[in-house]
Amino acid sequence: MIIIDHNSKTPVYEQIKVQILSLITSGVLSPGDKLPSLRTLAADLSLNFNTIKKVFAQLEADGVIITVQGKGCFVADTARDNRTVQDKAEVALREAMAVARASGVSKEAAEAILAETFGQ
Amino acid sequence: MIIIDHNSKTPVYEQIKVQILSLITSGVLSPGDKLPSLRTLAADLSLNFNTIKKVFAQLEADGVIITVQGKGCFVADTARDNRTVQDKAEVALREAMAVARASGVSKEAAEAILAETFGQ
Amino acid sequence: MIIIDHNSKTPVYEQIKVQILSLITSGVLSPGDKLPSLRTLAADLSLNFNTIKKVFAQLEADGVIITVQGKGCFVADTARDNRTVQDKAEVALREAMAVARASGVSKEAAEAILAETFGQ
Amino acid sequence: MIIIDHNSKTPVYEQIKVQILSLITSGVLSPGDKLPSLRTLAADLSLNFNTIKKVFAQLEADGVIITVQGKGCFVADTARDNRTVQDKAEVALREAMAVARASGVSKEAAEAILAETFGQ
DNA sequence: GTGGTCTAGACCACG
DNA sequence: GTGGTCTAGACCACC
Repeated sequence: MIIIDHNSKTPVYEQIKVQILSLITSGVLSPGDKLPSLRTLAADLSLNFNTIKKVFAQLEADGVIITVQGKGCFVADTARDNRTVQDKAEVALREAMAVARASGVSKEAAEAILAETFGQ
Repeated sequence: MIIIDHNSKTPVYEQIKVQILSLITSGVLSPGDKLPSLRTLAADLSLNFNTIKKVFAQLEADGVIITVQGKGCFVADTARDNRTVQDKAEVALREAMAVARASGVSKEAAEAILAETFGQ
Repeated sequence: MIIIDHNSKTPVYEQIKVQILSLITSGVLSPGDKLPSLRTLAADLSLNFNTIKKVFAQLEADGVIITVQGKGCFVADTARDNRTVQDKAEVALREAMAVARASGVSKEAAEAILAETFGQ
Repeated sequence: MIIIDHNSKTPVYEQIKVQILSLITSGVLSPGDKLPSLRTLAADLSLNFNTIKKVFAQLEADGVIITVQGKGCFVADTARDNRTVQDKAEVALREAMAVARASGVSKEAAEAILAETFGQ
């Protein structure tokens, strides 16, 4: 199940991307599984078709899914540990961390947030 | 010294903001210190006056600097450990951390980035 | 309806800010309501896009509105009785009151102005 | 005694003006009293001569003081209840009050501030 | 000299 | 269509 927060600052397509990735890394979606069709998903989330199309295009560019003409989209075999995606997330994390440090956030506070997010 | 990466996706004014915050938290700039004039800084960084103006306006809104007409901009007494700024940075860090986790970044990798950023 | 006095000494963007705040506290605009688009409002008031942009940026910084890329600006859920905004206004009022007193304005005159503004 | 807050947003010349007016309305300075010379005052407050000159020019324009070439500046006979000055202060107060109301400040809060400033 | 406001117009990102 | 960033340049207010 994907939930969209229309008031969030992060773009809708980003929210969807992260949640699909999350479904994959958490094992809800396995390599080879079929994803819902673009139009179905667009309808379910009450979003524009083009927005969903953009998400899937980016996921395919990242090697997370594979689109087969006339059949649908499937989770790629290599999806679960996809370097491209992880690399991007790491770069973003590194930046956020640097900003936090520059803003005076303590190492302890950062560690607390890490522990919160990843569990003990 | 402030360095601008024109190829970065993060807006120029954000880059400057972070670096000024960094100069303050690291002690290079102390409360009461005068910042370079808007036009001088704009010229030094080859940027437009308005871009720098935006940076300083936001820093003032966050309570990090104080600007006085005809005199200049000064580091606020309460600039170091400013809650407003730290809170924003923590929220951003928390989000980046969640995205990283969803993308399959391991806890160990996140810890490594944290150690890199904040030192051992 | 927003009215601009180009002869006033208070900047145009301030005038708009106050009037939008007024529309919200008076209930004309409710939390969740969509504000007119930046460019539309700019055109309606015969002002530049950047001037309106500044207004909305400050309202967002104060937590009064929420802006979402590609969708528009919306009145924040917490917009009514927003402490940040009220605090600023109270500080300004306190200063104006002190100046009035120093200038020889009587307590009675001040009370009359208060009654005028807030109603009996 | 006049005190300048260099960190204040209100211009230096305004601060001086208000404080001189305050000295007059409170009776410390009486009509006919001689004010300190421009240069003395500038030196005492460590301010630029032109800043002080501007203050006195405005006070004279407002009919609060009278400048006599080669002799100095004196408090005008009509200074204590000078309409021009009071009117300006009242207009400013009226504006601040309107802004406060628009920002959601309650009538009670405004009354409290009035009581604080003018005493019970 | 300092900061502050506003205009005009270009180009990018999101839906 | 929406908002977001940046440039270039004018004019005002304060010290």
